[in-house]
Amino acid sequence: MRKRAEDPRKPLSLPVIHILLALAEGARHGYAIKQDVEERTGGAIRLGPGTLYEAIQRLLDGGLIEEGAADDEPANGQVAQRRYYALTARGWDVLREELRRLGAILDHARANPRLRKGLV
Amino acid sequence: MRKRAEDPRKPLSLPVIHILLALAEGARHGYAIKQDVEERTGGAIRLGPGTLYEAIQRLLDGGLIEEGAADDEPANGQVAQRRYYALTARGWDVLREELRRLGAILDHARANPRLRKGLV
DNA sequence: CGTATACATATCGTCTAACGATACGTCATG
DNA sequence: CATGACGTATCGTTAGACGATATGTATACG
Repeated sequence: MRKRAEDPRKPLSLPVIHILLALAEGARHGYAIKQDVEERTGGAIRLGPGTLYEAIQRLLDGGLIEEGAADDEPANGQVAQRRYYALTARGWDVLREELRRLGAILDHARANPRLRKGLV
Repeated sequence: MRKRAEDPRKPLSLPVIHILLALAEGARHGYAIKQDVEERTGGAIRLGPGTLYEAIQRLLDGGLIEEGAADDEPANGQVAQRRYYALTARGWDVLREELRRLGAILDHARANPRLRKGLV
């Protein structure tokens, strides 16, 4: 009993959350995820190829995402050897669960006067 | 130029955020932080001694926390060999910055109808 | 009194994942 | 035809998470 495909209870890492969040907007290929995340975070999160594709592989193994067709499939024959990914039902669930966790952190932080000052 | 004490731009890990969050409520010693985090997260985040004390050491090195006296110093002579920690000014800033980042993630997620459903 | 248990800190070894470098390939531009 | 953006993949290094283990103190219990 060495391999445990995925323990749903274990919180996701920040890079993974961002990848999932990008895919929550629609099916995307790796490079598009990278651009999406960098743009959205204003460059704060910068996904290198290692982080990106290794994370994608792990997410595939864990059944949180799956390879498939693009949402906005261009009539283009073959632009390049792109691989499109989309969230699975499980992926949606896990992402929502993770966001709920982050929400709880923020709620807790906002209950602290010393922290609220800087937090809208 | 190998050692960079701390790059303020680099996002913190979840365990570290939780530790900082516990200290945002007042000075605490390691074991109290552990209990605090476990209780607050309903057991979802469980800090083992390795994670905990190694993170504390890194935070000390980075100047985000400092060793000091307890808030609620008991009149007790010496309960045990406890080490109390508190956030530094820099620690408060970094934590607020980090929470702002998490807030941005949540705002973005809430803009997605498919994600809003599960997120209050 | 002795021992079990909760409290408290510290270190070590292992393993996962982040990260940057590198590589390979396609496509458009000049 | 070379340069650079696009796109995927793998490798080596390193940081950090994690559990096991060690050590010690205070306290409850029989």
